[in-house]
Parts: sequence; structure tokens; C-alpha cells
Amino acid sequence: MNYWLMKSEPKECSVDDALAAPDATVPWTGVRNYQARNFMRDAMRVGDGVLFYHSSCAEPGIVGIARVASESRPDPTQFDPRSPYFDPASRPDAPRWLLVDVQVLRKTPPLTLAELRARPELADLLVLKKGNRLSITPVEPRHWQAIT
DNA sequence: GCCAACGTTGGC
DNA sequence: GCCAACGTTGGC
Repeated sequence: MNYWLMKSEPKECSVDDALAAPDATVPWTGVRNYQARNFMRDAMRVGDGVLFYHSSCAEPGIVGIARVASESRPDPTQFDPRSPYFDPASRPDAPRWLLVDVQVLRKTPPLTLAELRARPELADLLVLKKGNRLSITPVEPRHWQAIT
């Protein structure tokens, strides 16, 4: 089993939004980065642990524990001209972008970026690295255990 | 709003 | 294949 940190802008889909969805499960739409896509396609398995992270907001940080709830499949928003995630270069017979379903298991007390940075045992957590912009990053078991 | 970091695009 | 220009992310 692998572990992941997945960023969501709370304006788009907050942990509360996800909890309010049927089965507390949301399709993780909008990933438009090949490295993040490849994680979903090649390495994610149903049941993997997910740290639900709020980004681009007043208090960025980890706000919930979730799980990968589906295999990867094409992200339908890439074919929707009205979607901000529309990709005119992607063909339905060769979809470029994928998503997985993510099921929130529980909220956590917010663990802010500042708090994460203050913990020496988390120094190597990828999301804390300078310049990191990946919306999906793998989390080492020791980091998962330190956080959960 | 600023700006550092980084990914993508496209001319050559 | 190189690399400058450009666009995006995301913390502050």
C-alpha cells in the first residue's frame, strides 16, 4: 500500500465538500500535469492512503485523511469545452488526462504548513520542498505514520 | 498582488 | 535537441 498527499483548492473542492458528496467520494478532476497523472496511472491502488491538503488558501495544510477509491480512468472534464480543464488536444480515443476517486475517511484538526515545517521528522516530506508544485506527491510510510 | 520555481511550447 | 519565452502554481 502506498501513501499520497493530494492538493485541492478549497474553493474548488474542500474536505467538507468531499464529505458532503455521496459516500464522501469525489472524482479528482483537473490534474493537468504528467508526473501527477503518471502517479495515478502507474502507482495508485484502491485503498492507498491520502492526505487531503488544502492549497491556495488562507491556511494551507492537511485537513483530512482519505483513501484512493477507484482505479484511474479518463477525466471527463478534458473533453468538455465549457470546463476550465478542457484540453482541445486530447482525443476521446486516446485520453491524455486521468483521475481517481478519492473517499474522505475523516477530517483532522488542520495541520498547517507552518506546523508541518516545524517538525524535523517531516523535513523530507516532498510538499515541503522548495519549489514543489506537484498536486499529487508520494508520502513515505514514516511520514504517513508521523502525521496520522 | 508579488514573485520564485518550474513545466510547457515552439522556433530554430 | 536546445533554450528563451511564456504560463501556472502556490505561499506569502
